[in-house]
Amino acid sequence: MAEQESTREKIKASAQEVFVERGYDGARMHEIAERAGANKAMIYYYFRSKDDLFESIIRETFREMFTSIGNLWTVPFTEPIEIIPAIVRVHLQFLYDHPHIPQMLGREMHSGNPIVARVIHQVFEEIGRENLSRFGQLFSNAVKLGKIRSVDPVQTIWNILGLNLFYFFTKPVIKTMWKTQCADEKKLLQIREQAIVDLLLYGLLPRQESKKSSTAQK
Amino acid sequence: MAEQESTREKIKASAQEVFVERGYDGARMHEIAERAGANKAMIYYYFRSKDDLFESIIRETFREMFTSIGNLWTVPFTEPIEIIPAIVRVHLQFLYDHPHIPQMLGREMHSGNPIVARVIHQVFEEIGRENLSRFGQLFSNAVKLGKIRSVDPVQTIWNILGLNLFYFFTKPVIKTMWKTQCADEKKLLQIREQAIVDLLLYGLLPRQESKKSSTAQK
DNA sequence: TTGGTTTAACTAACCGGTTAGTTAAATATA
DNA sequence: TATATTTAACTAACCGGTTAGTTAAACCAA
Repeated sequence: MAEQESTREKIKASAQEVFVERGYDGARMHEIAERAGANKAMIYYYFRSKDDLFESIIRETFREMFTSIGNLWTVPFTEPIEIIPAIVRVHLQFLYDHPHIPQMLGREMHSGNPIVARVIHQVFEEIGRENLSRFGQLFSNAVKLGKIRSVDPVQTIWNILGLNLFYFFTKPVIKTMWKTQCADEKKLLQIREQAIVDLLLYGLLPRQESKKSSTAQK
Repeated sequence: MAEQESTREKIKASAQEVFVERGYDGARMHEIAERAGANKAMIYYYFRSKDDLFESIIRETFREMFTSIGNLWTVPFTEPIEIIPAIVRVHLQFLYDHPHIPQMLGREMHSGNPIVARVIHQVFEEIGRENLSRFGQLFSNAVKLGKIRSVDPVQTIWNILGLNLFYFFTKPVIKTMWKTQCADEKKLLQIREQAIVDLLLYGLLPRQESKKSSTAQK
């Protein structure tokens, strides 16, 4: 009983590894089996086909992603100067803890694989849509109260996600271009976090306010 | 003579198409040949192997990308309120005109394919490094002159690129989530451009300045 | 307890089809 | 003729998926 459970889980784990590393087309069933320490036929014993296995992996990935994004908006939207840093921090930490997600998405997003398209749609309807409208509400309220400038909530979500995801989507290029700076990734991400929050709150143009922006750096 | 040139070019063109659509692993040599209206053996006549063909395609893609990013900083950095909208506009227009670039990058970036890693490094040394330090100079000057707040130039590049690239990297997901809004892509990108410029210049927090920010919307 | 039966988990060998890459001959061109 | 293109036919390796058969534990009747 413990053994049968573990073989299926081992296959799922190694399948995720291989699909992340090599993509759908590059993934080989015999490599998935090898890494799981199982016979190739066992994959077909637990999953019907390569497509079936891939679908279960990618569905889990999208569930993780939408859930994490949804969790960002569960905090009450009181003071933007506190909430926005919190959102950025939670999201960056999630991406750091689950590097396979941006990697998998970046790889399979443009593949045109109908499995990917279908799963995106299903999981969004299942989890994403609700979280999204919730954020729209919270954000519009903050605008009405004058806590933030009058901006489009959808575009603002895209802005936050774009700023956060950029490093993780382009990591291989970034690491080539700024080799020395990327040596200590944990520190790099701290700097990145500060820079993102600073831009989101204050923008680039100088401010004449009494409260000096504290997180600007050089 | 005209014919030999054209067959080689036809192969390169169709190879780009197929590599963009299907990725390195998904691309089939016979499909590349078919689309070029040539026999499969012609590919091996002009290019030694699949790797060789792929390398020449991806090298051209990275050259286009680095050149375009380099061109963003050639404008003299005078008034940020004029320059930053110009940078964003030129970059978004380039991405719109060359959709294969973010698509190809998104697909092959995390592949670990050693060809990709080597070409990134070579093309960056060839084109990218110089453009990069040039922007650092321009930007630091603007900070010294008090035209913009004291922010890190590298992080600011990442911010601008992240904001601009997000839509193009995540287009398939975005289109699923906001179906209706994405019907007219040209208009969507205009809204996106305004939102990016607005964030870069003014941030989210309210401003007490006399000059009201004009591009805020909704 | 004993010996037979069922069942889930597993394996080695195999199959049909596909793929990157080759070759040698034919054709066009100069 | 000599050289540059183009082609059909081919191969060796590979890949997703199947099959026939094994193992060992659980179950069950006498």
